Formats: sequence, C-alpha cells, structure tokens
Amino acid sequence: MTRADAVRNRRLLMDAATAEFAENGMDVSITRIASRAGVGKGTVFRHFDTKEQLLAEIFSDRLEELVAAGERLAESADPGAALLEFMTIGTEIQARDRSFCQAAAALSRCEATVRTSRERLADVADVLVERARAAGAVRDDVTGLDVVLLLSAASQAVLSLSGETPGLWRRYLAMVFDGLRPEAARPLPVPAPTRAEFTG
Amino acid sequence: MTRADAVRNRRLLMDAATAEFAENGMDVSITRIASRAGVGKGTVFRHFDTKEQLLAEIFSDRLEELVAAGERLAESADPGAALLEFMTIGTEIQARDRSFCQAAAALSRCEATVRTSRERLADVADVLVERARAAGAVRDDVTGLDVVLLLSAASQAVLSLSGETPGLWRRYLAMVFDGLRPEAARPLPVPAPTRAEFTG
DNA sequence: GCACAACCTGACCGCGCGGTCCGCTTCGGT
DNA sequence: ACCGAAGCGGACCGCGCGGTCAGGTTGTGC
Repeated sequence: MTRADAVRNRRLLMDAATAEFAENGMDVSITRIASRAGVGKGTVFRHFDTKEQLLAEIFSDRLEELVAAGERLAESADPGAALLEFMTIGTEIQARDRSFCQAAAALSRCEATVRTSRERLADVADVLVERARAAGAVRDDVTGLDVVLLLSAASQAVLSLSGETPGLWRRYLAMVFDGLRPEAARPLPVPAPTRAEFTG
Repeated sequence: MTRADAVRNRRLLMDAATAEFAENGMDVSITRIASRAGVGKGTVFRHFDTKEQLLAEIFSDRLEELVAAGERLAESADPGAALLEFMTIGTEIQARDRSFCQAAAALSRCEATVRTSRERLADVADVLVERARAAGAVRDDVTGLDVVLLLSAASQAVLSLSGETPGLWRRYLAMVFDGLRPEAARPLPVPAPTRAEFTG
C-alpha cells in the first residue's frame, strides 16, 4: 500500500513540475522542481524513474484533459461549434506553457501512456471532424489528424512575440479555423498524413 | 585586415553550425560544431563571442534570406500569389530545421542584428499584405505582422509527427492561407498585435 | 625570405546537470 | 506503544557543457 505522505508528495511534485515547465521551458533542472515542491531531490526519482518520465506523465495528463473535453463535445448539438471549442481548448492548453507541449511531444513519444493518449485524441478528433463535416461546417478534405496537428499552430504563432499578450492565440486560431471552412477551400497540394505516421 | 584562412574558417563554422542545428536541434555542443567544421574548439570562440551570438548570426541570415525574397516578390504583378509565395518560402525555411527558428527567435531577441532583420521582415510583410489586400486576395483584417507570426504555424504543425514527411507542411500552409482569404472571413475575436510587441 | 601579428589548437577550468545511495525519519497496522 | 517497512533527504558521482588561455603555427606586407 502507498503511504499518505507519498501520494501528497507526488501531487506536489507534479504541480511544481507543471508550473516550472510552464514558466521556464522544459530545461528546468530536477533540483529546481524538487525545491519548488518543497521536497528533496531524491524524492523526485522515487516517484519518477527519470526526468523524461516525469515529463511524459505531465504531458499525458494534458492530453487526457483534451480527450475528455473532446468526448463531451462529441455529443454537442452543434458540431461546428463543438469542433471550434475543441480546438480552442486544445490551443489554450498549449498556450498555457510557453513551449512545453511540442517539445514534450517530441521527447516522450516512446512512452506507452503518451502513445495511448495520443491514439485516443486522434479518435475523438476524428469523430468531431466527421460530425462537423456532415453538418457542412468544415471542408471535405480535412481530417481529424489535421485538426490535431493544427492545434499547435495557433499557439506557436504567438511565440515570436516578446511581451505576454494573453489570448492573442485566439486571433490566430480564428484564422486557422476560417481556413477549415468550406467557403474558402481550395484543393490541397498534399494528401493528409496517415494515422500510422502520428501514432508512430 | 583579416586573414584568408580566418574567413574560410568562419564560413566553415557557419555551415557546420547550420547543418548541426538543423539535424539535432539547438542544444548541440560547441565541441560538436567545431569538430564538424574540422577546426578546434577555440576557433569557434575567436569568431563568435558566445554560443548565443553564433546562433543569432545564423538566425539573422535566415531572416535576411526571407526579407530578400519578400522584396523581390513585392514587385510581382499578382499580389495574392506573391503573398502565398512569400509565406511558402518563409515556412520552408523553418521546416528545413526541425525546431531551430522559434527557439532561436526566443534566445536571440536582444541581439542587434536580429532586431533589425526582424524589423525589415515586418516592413516587407506589410507591403505584401497591403498589396494583396488591395487586390482582394486576402481579408481586410489581416496585417503584415499576422502573416509573419503565421509563418511558424504550418511548419510547427508537422512537428508532432514521428516520421519525416517532407512537404507535408505545404498542406497546412495551404489551409492557413485559405483562412486568410476573404471568402471565409469571420470577425476576429482579438485585435492585431502592435509592431512594438514584435520588435520588442 | 623575414618578422610579426593574426590565428589556431586542445588541454584545462568551474559549473550544474541527471541520477545514485545510504542513513535517518515517519507512517500505519497491531 | 512499538516496530518494520516505506518514504525521505541531500551529499555524492561522473559527465559534458560553455568558455579560457598559453604556446605553437601560418598567412602576409615589406
């Protein structure tokens, strides 16, 4: 059985790591995370075998957060609005941390928990896009995977700016979403990526 | 006056660093760059005071490359196509290196040469967008700065994919560009960022 | 061809990292 | 109250980093 203080410390560590990653990027040291959580360095490695695993754990949590939102939205009466909301939540998650998510994605692709979360994310995105397409809210040639990949786009756009401009990503998400509408659609020059390329 | 072998070595170093950054991200060691260039480690620091400065130099070169293309395209007879071409070149430059540009942008913002290059880039983007807008090729509420920021978007989208899928960014650039067209335009929720926020 | 300055080299430095380990502390069942 | 085990802390390790420097080398003006 797990001791009470152990689960409390694990929680403290996850929170501290999340905050620290968000503020200072993903090259923060374990020492720093530990001290922010108010525990010793060794405690970190008791809970997470390696730094990469800690990162994967946090990243996986983020993905599940988005998956849950997606599953809820899949029941919405307005599929077009639901897809936009899904993308808004996804972009917002990435915008919270300066550049955590995409690096985390690159680093922890091999981790099993991340893999399955990604798979579930792709599933729910497929559903949302399919429904939105049936409702005529998005163009025919866009896939769920497209939407997942585009999630990083808007949050990334803001990164070259110096000052913090909270919510500016909403501007670029709106533009990206307008590009998904049928009205402006032009034939796409490249076919959509396959699921295998995403799941890796 | 500068010796001949010195300028040759400087060239070798820039090339090696560029290649290495592109292949392995921006946390490659100076030692590695030096050995790839076939020179000693000390030589690197003779030409560039610090690692960050070397990075800024390369990044500035990239920016100037894009600025030059933009200035050429500003004379094009078809402003809409010119803007698309400009964005294609800009995205392609960023897609060449896995994730070099945005990190470089964050790191070397204070460097003077980068600052002026960014300014020139914003200038030429303004011209291109203004012409495209006058021709009715893009929506009214998009600015040159918007376009510059969106350059990272498409190249970023592809980053979560495992395998190399060369040219896939073209798909997402096309979608983003479709979002800039007047046909699908919806009112944007957030005003455009100011020039000062970019020049920083 | 000579002299000298510019240049190159690689051993070296201090540092902070991820990760380990062992002696001590504290929780929890009885 | 007590005891074993689970948890904790932080000194410690090896490593590779960015950056320095003394001493040998090489291009260049005369």
